Amino acid sequence: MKPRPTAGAGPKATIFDVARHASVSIKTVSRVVNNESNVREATRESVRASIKALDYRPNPAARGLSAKRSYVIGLIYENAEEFSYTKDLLGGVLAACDSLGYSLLLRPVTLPSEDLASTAEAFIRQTSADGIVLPAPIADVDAVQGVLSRLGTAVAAISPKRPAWEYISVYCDDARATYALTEYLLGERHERIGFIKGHPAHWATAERLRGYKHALDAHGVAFETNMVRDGLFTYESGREATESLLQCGAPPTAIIASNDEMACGVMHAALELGLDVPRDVSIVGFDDTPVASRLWPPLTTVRQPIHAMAEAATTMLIQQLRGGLVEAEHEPFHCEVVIRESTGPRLVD
Amino acid sequence: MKPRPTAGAGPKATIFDVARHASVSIKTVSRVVNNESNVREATRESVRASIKALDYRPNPAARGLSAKRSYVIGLIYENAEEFSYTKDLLGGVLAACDSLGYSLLLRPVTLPSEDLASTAEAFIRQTSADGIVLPAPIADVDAVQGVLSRLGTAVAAISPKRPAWEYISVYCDDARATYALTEYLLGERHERIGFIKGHPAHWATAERLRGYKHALDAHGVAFETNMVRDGLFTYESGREATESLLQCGAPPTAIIASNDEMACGVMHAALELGLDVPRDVSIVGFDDTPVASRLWPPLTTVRQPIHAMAEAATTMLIQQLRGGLVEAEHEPFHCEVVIRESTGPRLVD
DNA sequence: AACTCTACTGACAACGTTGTCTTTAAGCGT
DNA sequence: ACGCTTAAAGACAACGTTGTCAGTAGAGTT
Repeated sequence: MKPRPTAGAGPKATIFDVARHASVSIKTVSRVVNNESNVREATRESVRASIKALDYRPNPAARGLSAKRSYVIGLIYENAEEFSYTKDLLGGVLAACDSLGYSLLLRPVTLPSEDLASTAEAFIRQTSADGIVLPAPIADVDAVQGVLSRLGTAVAAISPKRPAWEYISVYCDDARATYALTEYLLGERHERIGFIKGHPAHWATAERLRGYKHALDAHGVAFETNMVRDGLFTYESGREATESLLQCGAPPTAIIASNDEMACGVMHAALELGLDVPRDVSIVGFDDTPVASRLWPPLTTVRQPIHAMAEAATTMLIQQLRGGLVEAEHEPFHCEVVIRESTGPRLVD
Repeated sequence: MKPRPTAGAGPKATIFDVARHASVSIKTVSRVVNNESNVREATRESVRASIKALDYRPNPAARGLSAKRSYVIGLIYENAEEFSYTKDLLGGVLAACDSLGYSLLLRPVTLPSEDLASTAEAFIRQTSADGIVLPAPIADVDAVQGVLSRLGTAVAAISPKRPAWEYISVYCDDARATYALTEYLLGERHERIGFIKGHPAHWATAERLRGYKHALDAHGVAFETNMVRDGLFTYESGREATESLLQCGAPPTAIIASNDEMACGVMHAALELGLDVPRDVSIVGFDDTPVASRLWPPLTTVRQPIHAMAEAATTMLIQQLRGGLVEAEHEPFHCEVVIRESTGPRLVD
């Protein structure tokens, strides 16, 4: 039936071997493998049996060559010192790729970067990735977006600043979580609550501030601008902001840092000033990194479902690649407040 | 000259376009791209110019299909909570792959795992990876080695227990570093130095203990077995070992933990017992994870050049794949002792 | 019984490289 | 100038899939 003189018992079965074994054409095997329609159920079963019997796995290279798709998803991420965010990101994207038969290729970048756009372009052209996952601040770089739309690469963004209709995006309810966190501190009778903002390039930065303000508002506590400091998500920026906060006339009795790394800086600054945590000052962070639970006292923080967000974004991306139209925006993911020992009630004189 | 009616100005240049542009055959272009011999220098230059002019990139799928190689390196790693080791590992492997034109595919595993061997086999068959990088404890699983040699996959191991002649391996000088660390503590007049061992499956565990013993020996301090405790590289095992160490009649004035995660446990246990670090007890770790510098006081530790080791191992692996014979074993990499504030001189009564 | 549809199935040409083998050009000694 | 040897270049068939288009059987319709 086939002109191919393949031996049959070789180390790697091809689609021809399966076709011969099941007495069908290679095209039918292809249809079964790709779950296409127009195959009778009996035939399908028989082919499936042959595939199993021969332990056949489609050759990705041949598939990619013929189908003009690479079955590759690219992930561009910030190669930061603190890597726990990236770990979950990677895990989630990888899980989705694995279960949907795609490969994942990585491109770490150091931010801020001048030529992010050309890096992205080179990456996509080299790998010929079918789709790209862009976490937080990278998706918001205009030049990158330009490259992507020019190349016609599908995109899924995680927590981008501007929700867009051109590509898939996922978010989590940062504002609500910060609201809950602030409310918890107010419940512990804190009235002067410091707030250290995150890096301005991140969507989450504005959201978290919004949640904080909103909670103060709802509980009739006046928002004071001198309780707020700028930060950059770095340890050093947390330290500096804290020194500044604690030097004002009426220092805060609790400090919210917009991530754990800055919360670390807050804690060290407080300890150096001879303060006791949480007796003199309560400290909270954001992200629940491994460091958070290793500090002394362990840090009250907010856990984001990064893994789930990354997995969802990637799944949606692949579904879009597979031709199905997909909702562009996933409903917000839920953040969880984790109370540990770095926070406690305000001491009333 | 070519029967191919390709348009020429399409979005993706193929080898045919380059061949036409340079007025040579596709085979000559192929030879230039792959740096093969038997091409006159003038021709080579001309082809290179055409490649640049058309921005030609070889199609990886076609290349893999034809050459029966995938140009893929697989990395199987432990998906641990503390991820900083993995971060550097990943970075090093990726750097080597990028610069040598290979792709990296990832397979995280949770240890201990029953069916590691079948996981590895499935991974290799799916990805048809040309070579595999195996970090610390995974390379030592016999069943995995069996699969790899049966499949004929090239291997590079990072810090395996048994140096082998069948595959590439890299090490670092753990014993020397631990010697230096112990010597430093002895220099601070510590005489009773506790030691918490790492996970028994790791080569480094034995090496670090060896360095410790050797240093005591060299300085005429008696080695006492009741200063040594078993550990598993986990926070909890560090805590438990410390509680046990500090309860003996003559407790140590310094404790060496075989990694930072355990050192964290040591520090928390000591703080809970009301001890001051480093006044009452000096603490050191191993690995220089991000946590080490965020603890209070910051942790004295040992920095391993994981990134460099991973990059070297991968480079050697790819060189072997390219046909060159390679030294199986790289000379040991150098670890650096990082002194921070968790250690100090012993208080003399 | 002939005719039309439609759900299946198959033949065959891409896809863009590299490997093998053949052919052409270039030295080189005499 | 003539062969002889070797370097350089080319022709063409793989490689293992999927896409396109052309059959081919049943089921339903008249």
